[in-house]
Amino acid sequence: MTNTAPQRRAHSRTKRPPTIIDVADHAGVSRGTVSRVLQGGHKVSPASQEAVHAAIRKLGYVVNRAARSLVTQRAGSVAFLLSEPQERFFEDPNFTTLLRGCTTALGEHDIPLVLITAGTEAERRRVTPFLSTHHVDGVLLISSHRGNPMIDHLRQANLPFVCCGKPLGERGAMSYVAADDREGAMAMVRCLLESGRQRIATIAGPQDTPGGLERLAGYREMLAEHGIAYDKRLVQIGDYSRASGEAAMHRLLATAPNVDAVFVASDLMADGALTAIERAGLRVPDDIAVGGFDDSPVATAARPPLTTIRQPWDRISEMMVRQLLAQIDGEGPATVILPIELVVRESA
Amino acid sequence: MTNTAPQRRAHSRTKRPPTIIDVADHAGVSRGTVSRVLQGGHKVSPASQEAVHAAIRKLGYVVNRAARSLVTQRAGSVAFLLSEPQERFFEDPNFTTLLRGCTTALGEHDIPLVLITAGTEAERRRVTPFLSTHHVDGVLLISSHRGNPMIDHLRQANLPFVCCGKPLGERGAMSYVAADDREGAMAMVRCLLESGRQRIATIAGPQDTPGGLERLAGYREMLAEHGIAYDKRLVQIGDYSRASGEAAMHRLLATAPNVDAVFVASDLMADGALTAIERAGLRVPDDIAVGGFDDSPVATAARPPLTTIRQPWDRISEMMVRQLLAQIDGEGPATVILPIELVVRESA
DNA sequence: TGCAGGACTGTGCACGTTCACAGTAGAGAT
DNA sequence: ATCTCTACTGTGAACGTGCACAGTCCTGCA
Repeated sequence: MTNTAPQRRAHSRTKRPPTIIDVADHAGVSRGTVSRVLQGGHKVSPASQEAVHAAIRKLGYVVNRAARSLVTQRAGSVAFLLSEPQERFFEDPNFTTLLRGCTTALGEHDIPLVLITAGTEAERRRVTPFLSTHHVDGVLLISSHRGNPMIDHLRQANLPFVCCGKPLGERGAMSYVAADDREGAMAMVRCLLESGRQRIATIAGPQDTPGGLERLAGYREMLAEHGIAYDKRLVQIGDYSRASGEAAMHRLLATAPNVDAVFVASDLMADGALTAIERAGLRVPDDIAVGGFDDSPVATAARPPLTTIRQPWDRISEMMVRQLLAQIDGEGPATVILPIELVVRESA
Repeated sequence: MTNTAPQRRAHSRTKRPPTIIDVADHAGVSRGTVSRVLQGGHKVSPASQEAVHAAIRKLGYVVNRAARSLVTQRAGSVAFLLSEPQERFFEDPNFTTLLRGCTTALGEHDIPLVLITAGTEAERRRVTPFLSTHHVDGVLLISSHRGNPMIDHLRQANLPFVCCGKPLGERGAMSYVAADDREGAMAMVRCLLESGRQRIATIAGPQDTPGGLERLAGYREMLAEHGIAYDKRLVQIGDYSRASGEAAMHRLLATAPNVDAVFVASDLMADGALTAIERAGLRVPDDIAVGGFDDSPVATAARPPLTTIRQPWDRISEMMVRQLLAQIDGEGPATVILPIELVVRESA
């Protein structure tokens, strides 16, 4: 060792947390060595590593992220960005599952999750500069509607991002993670067919969302597979809300009699449909079988409990985080489609 | 002006965002002046202010938070800390409302919200150093159980924090914001009494949570006000889950006949109670009136829809943020109790 | 004309890291 | 004994900002 003189500045500091210099002094090494240990300990002798670790423990040293960010030009955090009106998400149990999963997955990498809402135009104006100046290293983008203005911003800012669900109307390579909506719809309709139902209607989701489109497509595909002609009177569109489900079911009962099953693109709408069916004096599943989608809490709360499709939200969040971190590390974008699961309860 | 020579360093930078120096050069002023404009523009001539603002707009300058943090010793962000098993919260619609409200309220101050979970011991170990080294300026603490280990950490780290709901078993000054649980319970029981009910039971929440305690206390107080003796056979304890509500109602029906109303400390438990009542062949509200608490989505989904107590979650989050920012600015802790609202539906 | 004082402005330093570079010691080969 | 190579270590310079201090200019008063 050539230099063992204290590198600490002279004036006494009042009560600041220990810095890398304190650790270096304590361990009898230089800042550089401590820094290298912090980065993983390559090119550092075992003795030095041990000394540094001991000093870190003793002093309770924790790296100062601001200082690190300043030099590395990395934020060390990731944004969870809601780019649509918030109600849409915060009322959705899937959303909270997703948020929880992402927080946990990021936490394992010691990366803080920054929650950002950009539902309104005003919020978007406030958020854009924050994102485009690399205050986060990447974005988990939660949005389903066509024409998301945030995607352009993110691309322009050259900020890695991963979408939850397939973004509609976008072209160019883009990372996203999604459940297999089409296969989910097909599984449900198959289930209804196999239980002997003849006239299967559907209440689809908004046709500017991937879920809305894919689930309707799956419905059509499975009917076609069974040689059943597509009857557009059996198709109603809702907006995923309970009220819209009730209204849609009401319309179905009025305009398309003899319906003996309905595949509904969300549990919430399915619950609304149950109400409409009950009001019409019909019974579920005796008169009409009802299939939902999401396996949200309302599925078990509903009377009767809903047969539904479970999406692997825990795996979705895990894969989103994995993809994002890979992109931050320089990898190219990728698409991940995850399998779904049919959950049979009493409604079908 | 004494010095108009460019302060920009000589070597060309590849593609970094503009710095305060770029703005200064562009506006023909010094770093100090730009900094002062950024802080609010005191002691800066109108002409300079205008020039700086123009330069900021033209260059698309955004302050580098890492650099600012480094010198101010402030993070510029706030943590939303879940200090209990996550399921508890993520399944709770109130929680998401709270999270949304806090995000919005903080966003108005341009402060990012960092979501942190510390439900398990392992997570807590990972999170503690992060918190105690001022990587956030304050904490919105979400927890209800007695003996929260995080509170000690936060106090020791001298980090401002505001609790959601009254922390139990803690002493010393502490900020918290809560709804008036006791008054809520009293309002509900008053409502039941006024509709002519005679034997009013209750399914209370866990007695190590403030909601559990206060709502039971309100129940007792209102009965006492009406000269009704407290009958402990009419009291069952649940854990806020649907299943526990169903079980508790089951016990009530078995051991305390003639019950004609029940005040349940959460909507979820109330929904479970509805199931138990239905199974017993009784009708709501004809045979037994049911009052819930929370006005969560299940309240409207339940059959019949629940009469319940709405907590002002939007105001709670708003006040939590306000209190926290005040504390960060040096003010002392404070307690805020907000009024509740009775929502009458069909179950009572 | 001189001077005090207010209004505004510029400059040096510190904040705590990381990184590139320049060492240094020791082992082994010649 | 000298040289080369490996393995490790120390050092200076940046990163972009805020703050304290030291100006400078200008107005108004004696």
